[in-house]
Amino acid sequence: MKEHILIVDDDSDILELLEYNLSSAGYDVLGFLNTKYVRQVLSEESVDLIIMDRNLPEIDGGLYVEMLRNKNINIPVIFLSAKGSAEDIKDGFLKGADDYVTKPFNMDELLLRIKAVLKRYHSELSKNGSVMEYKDIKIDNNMRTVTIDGKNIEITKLEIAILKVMISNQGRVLDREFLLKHIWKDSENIRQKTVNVAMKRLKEKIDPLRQKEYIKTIRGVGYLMS
Amino acid sequence: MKEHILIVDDDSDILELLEYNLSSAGYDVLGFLNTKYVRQVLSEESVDLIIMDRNLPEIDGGLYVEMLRNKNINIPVIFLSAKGSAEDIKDGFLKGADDYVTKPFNMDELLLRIKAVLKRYHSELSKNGSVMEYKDIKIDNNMRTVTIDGKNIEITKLEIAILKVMISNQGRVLDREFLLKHIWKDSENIRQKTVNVAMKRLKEKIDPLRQKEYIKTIRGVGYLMS
DNA sequence: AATTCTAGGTTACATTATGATTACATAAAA
DNA sequence: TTTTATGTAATCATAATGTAACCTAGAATT
Repeated sequence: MKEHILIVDDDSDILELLEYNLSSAGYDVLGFLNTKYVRQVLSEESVDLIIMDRNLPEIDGGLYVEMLRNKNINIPVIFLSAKGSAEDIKDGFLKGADDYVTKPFNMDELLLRIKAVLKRYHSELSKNGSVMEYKDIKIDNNMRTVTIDGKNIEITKLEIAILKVMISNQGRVLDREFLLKHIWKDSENIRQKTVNVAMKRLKEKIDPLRQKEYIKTIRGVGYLMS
Repeated sequence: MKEHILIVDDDSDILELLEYNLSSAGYDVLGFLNTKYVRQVLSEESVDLIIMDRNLPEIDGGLYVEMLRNKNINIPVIFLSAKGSAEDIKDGFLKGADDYVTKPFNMDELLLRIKAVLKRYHSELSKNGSVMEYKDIKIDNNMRTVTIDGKNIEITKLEIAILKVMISNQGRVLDREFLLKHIWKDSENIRQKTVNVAMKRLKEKIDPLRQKEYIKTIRGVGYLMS
């Protein structure tokens, strides 16, 4: 799974350069020219690393990160700054940086530092990151939560597994044999009827009022998320 | 408590410079011109950080560190090198470096990087001076005390460790494998059931009346502090 | 349209898996 | 040593899941 890097830099040239290079290096990049939507994005996406310019017009990048740390957001941060004085670097580390790179920087070195920071901090958490969505259903694999229209719902392991398979095969009708094979691994010892019951239970949870019809039954074949 | 830094550099001028500056900065410095006695010192002294020149006459510093890592010596290492090519830096990180500084270096910056690496290394133990909070739970990392709603509670080392990990990962379900890896370091030799018992004991302490539900059990997955 | 047939829904119950609890053993600290 | 903390195993409690019996709706046949 791709790791997500959020970048904030008010210089659009540098931002583009970073976006291009980090994307090429296989990261999922979210670039911003200011901090306006950062909090929101952090709460919605599972971000693995933040690269932040320290000299932003509205707010000092260092202060912003300090604020994030106070809110118990401990995603690793690499500061990017034209200022290279010892005092600045020191301040950066104190504010919670994990590394500090001065402009102009060498892209290869930055990539290596990114790799090192990610390895150090995030190897376990980010292995299955990402958010899956279908209409107003959202599955956060990192937090292992499912929300529908923003509201959190209680859901079991099996139900999440079904939901994931349905979403990642949306548009295809999945027959019971397929579902047993992919969700219940030991399809041998389990009756096909079991799928019906499991589906009913899942439908009940994600759409108790029977209004959305997320999952449609295709008589004689199987189930479809269109 | 002074932290111990071991330095290996065959250039005696640089070695002296480092010894002088790091000592002034309050570290206990052990300088060597070659790797001859390093193994022995490591086994006798509690070294917190190694600063190693990559271009040593007898052996490549990178290879030496690789060897240490293979022997399960995981003391953080900062490489010092005249070589600054991307390829070299990459190789350094691959061999197990925690940071990489190219010569000629700025002493102030080096000091900051040392501080950062040490802080990372000791991060779990002492989040210097900081106070962690979650709802009405407050952990004072200096005093090693926990108060709930202002009232001091008796709590053990392990329980604090769990609480810290739960708080710094709030909003995310932590499975037993993760908890074992991060709290009990030698996850190999410990049963997953142990986590259940530890959690029960922690819950008992922080919420004896079962009213707050600070920590929620996610059946089939792990534990969540939301 | 009425009848039959069948797939799937629904419900109730059985089984299984997982976590909580307890008691005790062992390790660490005082 | 004594005391305290922590790990482990046995047992208990319950939520999650599987199964079977029955019900219903829609397609096929008449």
